[in-house]
Amino acid sequence: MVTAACPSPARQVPCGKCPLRAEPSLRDFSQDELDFIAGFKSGELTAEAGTTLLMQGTASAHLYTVLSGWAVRHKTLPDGRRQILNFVLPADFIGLQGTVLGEMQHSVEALSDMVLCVFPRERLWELYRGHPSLAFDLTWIASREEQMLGEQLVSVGRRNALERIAFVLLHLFLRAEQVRMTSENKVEFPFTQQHLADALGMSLVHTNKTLRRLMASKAARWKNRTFEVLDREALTALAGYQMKDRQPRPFI
Amino acid sequence: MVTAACPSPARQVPCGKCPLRAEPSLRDFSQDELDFIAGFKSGELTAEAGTTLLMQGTASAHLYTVLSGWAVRHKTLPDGRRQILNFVLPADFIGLQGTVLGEMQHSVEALSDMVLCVFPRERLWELYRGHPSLAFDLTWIASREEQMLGEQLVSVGRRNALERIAFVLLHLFLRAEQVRMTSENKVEFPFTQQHLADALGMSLVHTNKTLRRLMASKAARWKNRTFEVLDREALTALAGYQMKDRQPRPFI
DNA sequence: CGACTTGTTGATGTACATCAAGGTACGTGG
DNA sequence: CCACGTACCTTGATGTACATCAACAAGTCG
Repeated sequence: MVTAACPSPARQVPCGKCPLRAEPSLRDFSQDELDFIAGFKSGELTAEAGTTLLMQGTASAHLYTVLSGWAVRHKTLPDGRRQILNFVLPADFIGLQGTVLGEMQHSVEALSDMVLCVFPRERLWELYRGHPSLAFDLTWIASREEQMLGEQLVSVGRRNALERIAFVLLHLFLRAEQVRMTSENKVEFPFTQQHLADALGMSLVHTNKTLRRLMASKAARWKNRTFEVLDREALTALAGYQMKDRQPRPFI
Repeated sequence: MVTAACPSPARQVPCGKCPLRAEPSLRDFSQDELDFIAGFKSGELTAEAGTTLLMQGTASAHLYTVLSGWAVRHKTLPDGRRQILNFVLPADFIGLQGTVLGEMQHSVEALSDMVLCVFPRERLWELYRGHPSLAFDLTWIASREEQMLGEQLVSVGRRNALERIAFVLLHLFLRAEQVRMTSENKVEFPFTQQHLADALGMSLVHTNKTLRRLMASKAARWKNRTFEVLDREALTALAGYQMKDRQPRPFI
């Protein structure tokens, strides 16, 4: 399932040429920061769709930055009920939450094949000690994650089914757009209606019916894994509004 | 509503004698950290119940640590629907989220009279540059906040009304216990059923009915603002389980 | 060998009956 | 007056059941 990438440096992307660096939505690093990150990085990880990268209740020795692919962060109750907290896209950082209790309170599962950048958690301290700007970025990242959860909590707590669906779909589309995974207002979503249902706190059946209602509005289309925004204003209106994300944002 | 405390140092608690320092659930500071914090602190703020300390959509020049009193962090939709994200207790840090977009994405409102420690946001950078241990604490705090939101999201998304109510009430009780606001398994909650409803994503009427069912189970009692845990195991069982919090935890 | 059936599986679509939660209304009590 | 309590009816969401559809593997036949 999980395969460590070929250790030969030739196969690994050097941080200086990291594809994410080209993203205009992500902040630039100084040479000094870049040198540190290059030394901090311990390798790359290739994971197949379906792999559990981090498991609720366990400690992980690693932190990851997503280079490519999609994942979900989710929590499972003892009786099996499941809630997706958020989706994970390229440039997102995962594993930080394990710092709080020493173990993860949620799982992270790959939705598609992924490539991740691996950092050893035990050297996190060096980052804080030597690179306050990166330390600040980590706080920023944790805080952004909190904001997304807050927005999701409002959805699940106070919005009806149609608003919720419109909101997440638009939200995911905009996030994908930021890392240039869209073209012609289309993205390929590697997840199913069941995932959407688990993210929205709804049943599969009701998700399907509501999705059908959304399609009927002609604001968007979702067929064969491809999501297309047909009328961005209409979709934003159905969603109520939409979060903005500051650009450029840090990513480590 | 908001009154800056008397600027005379005699009226302000010196950080070395901060009442929170005595809490065994909070981590100890080194003398060096303490000196920095004492210099970082710009004053104290006394706020009456009902005061809006931070307002969704605005930037705040200050960060706060709660010395005493209760507050809520909440978001309001354009049409007035409201969702409480979390409750704020002594030793909690607020305002950090404003870093992400430059402005707060939620409001913070005092539920009781409060005393807060004030820090100037513009000097936050000095903390990161000179005190990595405190920088780490801030990331930790942001991450803990995220965890609490995640837990709440599971509640609202996947638990039924009775479980939700049992979960928050027990959760708040345990948090209060950690900062010694309880005695004989009782706490004084300064909020109403409407607050609970807004936190749980439920209507007031349904909250009331469910609360009544919870009381009927004899696991807990809530009358005249006083909440009492009668059977902790039973309450934990109704809640499904309960989050743990690492002790000692940082607080700044 | 290739083309065609068949069976399987996972995702999606739809029709009920049922139920948990919402909304309105109108009590009480401090 | 505001918080709480409760009755009544309505509705949005659930659960079960079953149909459809595409992808895929195995086997069959020309």
